[in-house]
Amino acid sequence: MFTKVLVAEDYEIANQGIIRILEEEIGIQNIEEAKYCDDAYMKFRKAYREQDAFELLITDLSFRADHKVQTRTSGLELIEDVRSIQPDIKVIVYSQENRPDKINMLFDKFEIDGYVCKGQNAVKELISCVEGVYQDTIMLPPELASDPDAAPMIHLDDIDIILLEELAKGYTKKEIRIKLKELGISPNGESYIDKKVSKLFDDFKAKNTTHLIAIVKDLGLV
Amino acid sequence: MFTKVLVAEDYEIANQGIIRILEEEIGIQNIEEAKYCDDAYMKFRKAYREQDAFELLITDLSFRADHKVQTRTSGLELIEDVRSIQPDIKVIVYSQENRPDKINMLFDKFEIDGYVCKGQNAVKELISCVEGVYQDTIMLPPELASDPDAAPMIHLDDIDIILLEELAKGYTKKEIRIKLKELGISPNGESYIDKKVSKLFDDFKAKNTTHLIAIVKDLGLV
DNA sequence: ACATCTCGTACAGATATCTGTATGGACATC
DNA sequence: GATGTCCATACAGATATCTGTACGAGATGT
Repeated sequence: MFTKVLVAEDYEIANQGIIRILEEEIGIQNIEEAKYCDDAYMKFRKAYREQDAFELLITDLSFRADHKVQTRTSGLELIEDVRSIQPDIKVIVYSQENRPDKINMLFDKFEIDGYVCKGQNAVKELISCVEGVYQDTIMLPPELASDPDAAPMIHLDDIDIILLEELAKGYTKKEIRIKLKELGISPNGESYIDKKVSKLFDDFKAKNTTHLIAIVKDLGLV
Repeated sequence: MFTKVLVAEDYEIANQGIIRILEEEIGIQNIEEAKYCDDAYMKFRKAYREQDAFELLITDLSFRADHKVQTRTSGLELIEDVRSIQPDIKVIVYSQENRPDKINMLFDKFEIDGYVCKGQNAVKELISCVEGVYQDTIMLPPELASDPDAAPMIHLDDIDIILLEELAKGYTKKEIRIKLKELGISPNGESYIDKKVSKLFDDFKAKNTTHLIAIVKDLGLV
C-alpha cells in the first residue's frame, strides 16, 4: 500500500476525515495535510527534493480564497504543477463536483487516477478508490462506472476548448481566428471555425453561441 | 431562543454537525433533520398542520440527486414553498456558495434571514447567525458585512433577470420581445430591450451577449 | 487506380446584434 | 408654465452570426 500521501483540502473537517480514513481504515502511516494549494505544493517540493517523494496526492478542486494570497487557487493548477515535476505521482480528486462531463474531463485532460465524490458514501468510495489506484487501476466514481453510456459523451478536442473559452470571454469569431493565427495554431480558417462551432451547436443542442456558452458553463466544461 | 428548528442538509456529516451545535452550543431542544427537500417539506407541513410549527429553517441550497425521485431539487424551491405557507418563518441558508452576488440575491429575492458559509469558521458563524436571527437581525456573512461596498453591487430588476435567463436559453431578443408581449409584461419595446441589455453590458463590462451570459453564469446569478 | 470520405478553406446571403440618433410622454424642480 | 431628466419606443446602419454551397488536398478502402 502507499506509504506517503499528501492531502490538500481546505475544509478542515473533511481534511481530518480523510486522514482518519487513510490512517485507521487503510493503514497509511505517513500523511501530510495542507489547507492551501500553495502549502501543498511547498510540502510536495520539499519531499521531492529530499528524495522522499509523495506517492499519492489527494486533492479537492476548489479552495476558498481568504486573507492568504495564493498563486494557486484551484486543485487543477496544483495537479498540473505537481505532475510537471513528478509525472508518475498518483492523483485522486475528492470534490463535490458531480457533473459527469466535468469528471470525465478530469480523467481525460488531467489524467487523474481516481475520483471520489463528497457525499453520503464518500468513506466507502474513498477506501476502494485508494486501494484501486494502488493497483494501477483508473477508479471512476460508481456513478460513472455503472452506466458508462448513460449520457453519450461529447468529445471535445483542443480547438473546441479554445473556441469555447474565447467565446465565453466575448471575442468574436474573427478575433479568435486572428488570435489562433498569431499563436500559430492551425487550422484557423474562417469557415472552419464556423463549422466547428456549428458542430458544437449540434452536439449540445444549442440554438446560438450565447446558448452554447450557457450550456457548457452549466456543465462546468469551461 | 428558538425552540423548534428544521435542518435540511443532504450531507450527513454536516447535518449531524449542525444539530450538534444547535443542541450543545445554543441549547435548542426540538430539532428535526431531513436529507431531502421533499422530506423537509413534509416535516414542515406536518408540524404546521398540527399547530406546532417550526420557527426556523436551516437549509442547504444544493441537494444531490440520487435514486429517490424528488419534486424539489434545490433549497430555493424549499424556501419558496415553505414561505408561501408560513411567511414569517425564519430561514438561514447554509451553503458552500461564496459568490457575493449570489448571496446578496438570496437576501434580496428570497428574503432569507441569515447566511452561513460552509468552511473554516462555520461553527462560530452558525452560532452568531442563529442568535442574531432570533433577535430579528438580518445576518449577513462576515465576508459581506465587513466590506459592504467592496464590490459595487449591481442592481438587477425583474426584467433584467428575465432577459438574462431567456438569453441564456438561446432566445433572440425578438423572440424575447414577443414572449414578454404574450405574457403581458411591459415594457417590451424592441429598443427598450436593446437598451436594457446594453446597460447590462456596461454593468458587467461585457463585450457582447455571449460574454454577458458567461459572466453572470460565473457569478451564479442565473 | 479509382471512387469515396474527411478535413480545411472560401464565398455569399439571410438574419441577428450592437450602437447611435431621434421622438414623445411622465415627472419633478424651479 | 418652462426646463430638464428619465423612461419607453422607433428607426437605421455597420458589424457579426449562422447556414449553405462549392472546391481542392489528402487519407482510406477496395
